[in-house]
Amino acid sequence: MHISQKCSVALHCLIFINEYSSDVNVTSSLLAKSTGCNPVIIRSILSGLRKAGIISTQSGVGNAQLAKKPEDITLYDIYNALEPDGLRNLFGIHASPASTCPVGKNIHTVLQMPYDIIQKDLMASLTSIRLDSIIKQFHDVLS
Amino acid sequence: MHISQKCSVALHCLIFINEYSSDVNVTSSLLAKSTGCNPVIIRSILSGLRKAGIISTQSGVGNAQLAKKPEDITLYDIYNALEPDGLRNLFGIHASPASTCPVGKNIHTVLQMPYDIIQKDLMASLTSIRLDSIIKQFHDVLS
DNA sequence: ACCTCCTGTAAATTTTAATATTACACCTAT
DNA sequence: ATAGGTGTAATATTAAAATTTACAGGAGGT
Repeated sequence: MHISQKCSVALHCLIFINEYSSDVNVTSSLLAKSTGCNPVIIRSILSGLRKAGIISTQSGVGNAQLAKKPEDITLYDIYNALEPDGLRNLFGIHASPASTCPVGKNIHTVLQMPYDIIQKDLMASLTSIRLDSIIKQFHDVLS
Repeated sequence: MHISQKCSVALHCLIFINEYSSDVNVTSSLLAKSTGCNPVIIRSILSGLRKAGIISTQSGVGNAQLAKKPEDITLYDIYNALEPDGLRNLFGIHASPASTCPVGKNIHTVLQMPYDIIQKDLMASLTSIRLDSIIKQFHDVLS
């Protein structure tokens, strides 16, 4: 099990943008170098963040900027921008249980209750973390 | 992102065992039919559950039984039996950020704080759900 | 003692999802 | 016009999950 690394790369990009976008033109190839990922991956991540209103970019120019204050950006916002309804499919479920068995017939319905709870809790947990605290952590580590 | 379907299959098996093990000899091929999975998958799941002390099985016979009361089995116990330190690697992290960049150099350390929090919260959430409530849910759906 | 059905694993294969690459039309500043 | 960038689709590569095949051994019936 794993959550794709998009989220980590996005946080990397957001920290980078927050730190340096006032000094240099932040482009996807610059972020690609810093993260070690492919520029196309970066562009698709930036595209998701842009559509979610988290950053702004200038077509043909680059110049990525935060579109919100770091304290108004939650980890959930970021995660959701990259994997819409990723939480809905948190747990894999076996697709073809026997419909002739009482358990098999109802397992999907039964699992919904516990999985909904987990999903809701995880969403709250992700929402509780904001970009500003991660940026603060970055400054702490630097010094 | 996804958590492998092992967890769902395990819950299916545990409900099945709880309901029917007093009446029939629950074997891996019976569970394979009910879940729609391969018997080998079932055996590897049962093997994990057995090592975690959640069920007992008889080599060469089958006869899977719950080894604990359903109220003493949490979803975390089950998850952990199947994917030891799955939570530790919840989030994928890009492997080769540029060490020449202040962000790239420290990103792993910085991400540890938020990811630890999420992991801890998720663990608590998984622990809060016990097998008895899922079995109750099954009975509710049946009637 | 032997046969049958089962377990428990290992190893190889298939399938599926994630990541990377290639390609290209279009934007913008110089 | 051109150089360097974006945005996105399509394809390939890689890595992980799930299945299948294979086989040595346990337990119980006859």
